[in-house]
Amino acid sequence: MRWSQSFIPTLKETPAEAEIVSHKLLLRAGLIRKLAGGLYTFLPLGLRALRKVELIVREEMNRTGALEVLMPALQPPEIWQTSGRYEAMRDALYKVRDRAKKEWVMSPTAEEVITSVAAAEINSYRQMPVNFYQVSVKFRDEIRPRFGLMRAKEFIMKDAYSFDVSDEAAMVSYHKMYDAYKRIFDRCGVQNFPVEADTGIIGGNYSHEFMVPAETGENEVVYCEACGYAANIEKAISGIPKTAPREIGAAIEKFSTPGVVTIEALSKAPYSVPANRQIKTLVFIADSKPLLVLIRGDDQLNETKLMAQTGAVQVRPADVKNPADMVHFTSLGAMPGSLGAVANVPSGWDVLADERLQGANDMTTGANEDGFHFRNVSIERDIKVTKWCGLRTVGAGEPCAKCAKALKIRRAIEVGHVFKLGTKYSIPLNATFLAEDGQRRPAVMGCYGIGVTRTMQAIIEQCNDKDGIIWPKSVAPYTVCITPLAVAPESAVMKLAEQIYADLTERGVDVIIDDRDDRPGVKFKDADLVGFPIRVGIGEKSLANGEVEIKIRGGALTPTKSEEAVAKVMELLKA
RNA sequence: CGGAGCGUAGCUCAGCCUGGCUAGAGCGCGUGGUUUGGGUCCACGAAGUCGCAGGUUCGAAUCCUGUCGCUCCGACCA
Repeated sequence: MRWSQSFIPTLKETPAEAEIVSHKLLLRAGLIRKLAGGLYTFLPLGLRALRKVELIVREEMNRTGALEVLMPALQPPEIWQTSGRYEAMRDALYKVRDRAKKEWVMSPTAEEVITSVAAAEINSYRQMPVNFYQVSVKFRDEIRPRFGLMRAKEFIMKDAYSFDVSDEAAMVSYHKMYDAYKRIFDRCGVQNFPVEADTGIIGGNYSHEFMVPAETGENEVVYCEACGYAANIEKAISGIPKTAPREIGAAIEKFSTPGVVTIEALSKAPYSVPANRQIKTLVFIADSKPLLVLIRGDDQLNETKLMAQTGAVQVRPADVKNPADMVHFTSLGAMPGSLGAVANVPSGWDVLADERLQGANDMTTGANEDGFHFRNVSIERDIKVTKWCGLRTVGAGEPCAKCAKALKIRRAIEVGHVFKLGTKYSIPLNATFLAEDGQRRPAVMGCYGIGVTRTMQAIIEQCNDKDGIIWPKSVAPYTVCITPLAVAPESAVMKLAEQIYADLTERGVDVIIDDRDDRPGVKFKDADLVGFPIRVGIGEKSLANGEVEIKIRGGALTPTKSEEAVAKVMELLKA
């Protein structure tokens, strides 16, 4: 490609809309342009990089034996109702109506569609295992699109769906995908690592996310350098000890705490109850049903864990500003700050308590009477706990549950997610098959997503310096940029540049020649900004010595004999 | 949806508080010249319904109301 024939609108200044470095560089390097919030046009260079990522994804998916298909982006809402996700996805689903006023759903993912295909077409165990995948535009009605391609209303995703005859077979399919994902992200040239993950509304019981470490990532990952344990903070556990029991026996006692409505206030004189001897009591609404959540005073609730435990489609904290929620506080008898689960818990309310409180006594908690607390509370004796579960958020420095070394926390970008689904979709959508033993069974499914556009941005987020992008060779829009500093067709510099351009092109290299009649500084800056992995600089000065300059982006500049230039470039590309 | 901020030339922004003459700068763009190894320099030039609608006023980019869009924080979230 000739630079002058392409369309590469680089920007000197950063558009005000961009916040994070990858978003800035996507715009500045002329890769994308915004149409509206969360909607972007891929310009030629951006599209080339995107296609490179897609190519890697396709190659690795095909290598596992997965079969590429293409499913409709417009889907009937009925199948979403059948799976139960029409409600679960709620407002995240884009819905449109046709002229007959019939509603359609714009696909954010395709479990329902592929399961419908399987229901119709997979009848025998002989047809499995099978894994279908597609690379397509997905739609999600994001409340707040942000960070460019990172969280958009419309994005490109690779989604794959495996069908197996049994749980064990499904695990084999799962691990095939897990391994393929590792290869895909490695080939993309980014640091990445899998973590244990919550399954969210996709469902299933076993899941990993593939993370690219980045300070600007929207996920927090808990990990152990000693044993390799890693999990999303929404799922992570630690080996932190349970609350130490003290001498038993002291009778529960109500005491007056006028105006004290925070853990903090109760921990100070004259009460001086340390936060770790307090029980925090929270009211949540799970699918319109109120429940109490108990967490130790110095711990933080993780709402994703709570959601997973309740199995509800929607879980939210009760809000004193919401009149509909006030009835719940009224029935408890107190407002937040004086709540507890010892007395006056309405019948029918579930009480979910964090495991760290198990066995705790000598605790203090609200009395469900404004201005009063109970002390000497023994959880097992004084509170009727419906369910003990892990609800607290793990903190940095806590001991690893597996090896007891200190856990660390870092931020990361989720680029891939693999799920073992089980029969969550195959049962309602009736994807059953006749097994070898003559029994009809539901197929056991898995699903596997890669955010392709997000991966592209994650690569930029990780691979850049003050001058611009530093593309890994595997995904660069062009791997080599030839920069002649004189462009008159008859000049020795341009003739050599054209020769090298032709030679590299012939060898199948993605090469761009900067044939613009611009000053050297402009060309160098642009080449650095766009981030081509290898730049071949050809100017009169070096050519006087019979040399060209080969520069690795972000690395050293190597003078090279002009006749060896092509061979040297080929060698660097292989490295 | 709650909180905050911003919409003035393709981009980055000034002007607005305290209304007033022809609405400005830098970058970019066009023409000519100059320069030629890290975003040359000079001259000339094109380019703006001041987001939109309504109101106040003799007069609105500026004040008021509404509305739309964008950004950030929160909630939300394969």
